[in-house]
Amino acid sequence: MGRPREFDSEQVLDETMRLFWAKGYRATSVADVARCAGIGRASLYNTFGDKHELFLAAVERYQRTVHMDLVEIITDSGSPRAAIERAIEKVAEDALGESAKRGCLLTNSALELAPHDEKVRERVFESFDRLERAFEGAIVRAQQEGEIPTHREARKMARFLVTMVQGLGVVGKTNPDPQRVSDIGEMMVALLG
Amino acid sequence: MGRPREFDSEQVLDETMRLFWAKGYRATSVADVARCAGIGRASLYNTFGDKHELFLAAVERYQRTVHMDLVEIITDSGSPRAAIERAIEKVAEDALGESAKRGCLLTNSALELAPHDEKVRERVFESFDRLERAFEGAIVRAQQEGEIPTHREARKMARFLVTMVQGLGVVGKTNPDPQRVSDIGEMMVALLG
DNA sequence: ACTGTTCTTGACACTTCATTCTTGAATTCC
DNA sequence: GGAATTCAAGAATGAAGTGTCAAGAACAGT
Repeated sequence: MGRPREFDSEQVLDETMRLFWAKGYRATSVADVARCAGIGRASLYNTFGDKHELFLAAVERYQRTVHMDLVEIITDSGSPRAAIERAIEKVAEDALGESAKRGCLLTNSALELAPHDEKVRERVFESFDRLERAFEGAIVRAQQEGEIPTHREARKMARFLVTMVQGLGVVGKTNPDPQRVSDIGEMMVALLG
Repeated sequence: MGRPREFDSEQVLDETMRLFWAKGYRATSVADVARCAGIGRASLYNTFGDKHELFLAAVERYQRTVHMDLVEIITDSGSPRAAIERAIEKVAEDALGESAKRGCLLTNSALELAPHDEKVRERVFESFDRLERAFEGAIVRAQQEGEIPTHREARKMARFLVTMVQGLGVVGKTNPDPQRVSDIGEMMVALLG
C-alpha cells in the first residue's frame, strides 16, 4: 500500500551502473545519477539508502549481468577450449573503441576503492574468484578431452587468464590500439598450449 | 632574489606522490598534501600551480623514479633472461603486503583518469610503452643468445608481459594472496618458453 | 469519504574542497 | 638602510556534494 513508485528501480539501477562504470565512484555524484535516471535525489536515498549502498547495488547488478555473461560463455557446454577462446575474444573486443573507456566496473572499483573499502574488496574478489573457477573448470575439461596439453596445472593457467583479463582492462584505457589488443589476445590463446 | 623557500620541493613532491599513490586523485585533497608535507596550501599552489598540475608533477616523479627502476632492471647488462625474471620477481613482490594496497600509480591513474584526461592518458601510455620496449629489447637479446626460443615474436611477448604487470597491480589490490601471486609469477616465467 | 502508508518535490543545513586574497616576513640588490 | 621581490600563513570565497526534512500527492483497504 501507499503511493506507488513512479520509476522502475531496475532501470534506475541500470543507469546508476552505467554512470559509476564510466566515471568511477567519487567522480559520480548522487545528483548525476538522479538527473540521468530522471528522478529526484530523495527518491534515490529513499530506495537505496546512501551513496555507498547505491554503489554496492550497482556493482551487484554488474556482477549478475555483465560479469555473469562472461562466466557463462566459459561454462557453456560444447568444446571447452572453444568456450575459452570465445571468452578471450569477447574480453579483447571490450578493450577496443568506446567500451574500452569504461573498462570493467569490477577492475575499476578494485583500484579505486578496494584498498580502503572492505565490502567492495570482498565483492570484487568474489567475482574474480568465480571467473577463475570457471576458467579452471573449462581448462580441466579441455585437458581431459585433449584440447589443452596437461603439462601445466589448470589452476595456474586459470590464474594467468584472470590476470590477463584484468590487464586488458588497463591496456584498453591507455591505448585501445587494435593491433596491440589483438597481439595480446593471440598470446593468450597461444599460451593455452 | 626574494624570500627563499622554507621547504625542499623534491621532498614535498615525494609526499605528494605517496598520497596520490595510496588514495587516488579525487580522494586526495590539496589540504591533505599540504598537511602531510608540513606546509601551507598556498605554498603548494604557488609552487606547482593547481591540483591537476601538482598531480602531473607527482606522476612525472613516479615515472622517473619508481617506474624507471623497473625499466632499468630489464635493460641491465648481463643475461637478458635473468633480467626479465628479476623484473617479474620485483613486480610479484609489489603485489603482496602493504605495497599491494597502493599498487602502481600509473595503473591506478590509467583507470581513474585516463578516459577523461588526455594529458594523463598520454603520460601513462608513454611509460607503459617504454616498459614494453624494454621487455622487447631484452627478449630479442635473449633470443639471440638462445635463452628464449624464437618461435614467438618478441613484440607480442613484450605486450603479454606488460599486460601481466598491469594485471598483477589489480590482483594485489583485491587479494594479495602469496600463493596466487606466486602462481602468476611462475606462469609468467614459464610462458617465456 | 477516511486513514494510514508510501512516494515526490523542493528547500535546507552541513560539510568539504579548490582556489584566491591579504597581510606580513625574509632575503637580495643597490 | 631602502626598494623590489618572493615566500608563508591563514582567512575568505564560491562551488559542489551529501544527506535530511516538511508538505503535499497518490494509492489500498475499510
